[in-house]
Amino acid sequence: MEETLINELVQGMELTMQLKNHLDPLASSPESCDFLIQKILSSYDKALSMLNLVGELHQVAGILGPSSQSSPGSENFDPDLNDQCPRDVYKKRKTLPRWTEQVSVCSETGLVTGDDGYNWRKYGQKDILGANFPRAYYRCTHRGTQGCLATKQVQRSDTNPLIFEITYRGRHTCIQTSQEIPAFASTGKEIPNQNQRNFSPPSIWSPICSRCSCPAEDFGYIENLQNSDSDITEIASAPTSVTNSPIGNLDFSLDFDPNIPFDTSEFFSETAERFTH
DNA sequence: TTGATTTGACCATC
DNA sequence: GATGGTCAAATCAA
Repeated sequence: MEETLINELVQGMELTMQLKNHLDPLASSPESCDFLIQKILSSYDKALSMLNLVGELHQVAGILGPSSQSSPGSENFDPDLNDQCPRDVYKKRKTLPRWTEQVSVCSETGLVTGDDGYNWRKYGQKDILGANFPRAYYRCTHRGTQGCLATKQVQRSDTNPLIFEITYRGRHTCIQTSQEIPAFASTGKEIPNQNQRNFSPPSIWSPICSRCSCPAEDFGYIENLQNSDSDITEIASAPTSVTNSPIGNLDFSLDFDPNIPFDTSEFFSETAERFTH
């Protein structure tokens, strides 16, 4: 089992290296890149399945983009979605992958340290039984135009008001444009290939707060801790991306230098090392 | 005017 | 029946 797992990860690395060579537009076609991407994702899906972590790892899948075909949670755009009755939506949504991550707030600046690079639209808020703070509901902005079913719930932690628990449901099937990922644009630095289908920014960079060393500053985004309602609204629509992704015993927090193009093989390599330790 | 948010009501699930 | 999740009309903001 372990050997097979390592083989899958090693294969993923090799395929990534091939993909890296194919990224030269003069040397390869988009079709061959897509093919390699699918093979890479398939390889990692198999590996993750072996670890029974797939459901919890979709935040990592978010880094890779939601285009995996073999992932148990992958949903392709359904052209009939807009015609289906609400009851069908409920049934379908029940099967969507679901995972939770926690986002902290800088205690000194009130800056938010996390977002996923996607655009969300709030569609509801409810008081939850036994919870001190209301839960806000968001769906992908592109639900209407691209049929993206991704949703998320944001709720301030009862035990630690500086922590927000964000529960994601479904993976993005939409294509986010560069204008909707201001994290990259605001840096004025190199932007990863946005022509890539379902591109999402790597949630692994860490601008550091100069006041308390939390990875919050440089976000241009302030939340008001005195108003729990607006907290939830703003934290979910914060335009930049810093995410530590604790997955079981694995922590996928990596440093990202925006001056250097995102190196997927390096990321996979480190991932493989963590699995084999 | 247009897009986003709020909020009460409705529906599905347990 | 209670609760959570979603809808959609009303409202707000740019």
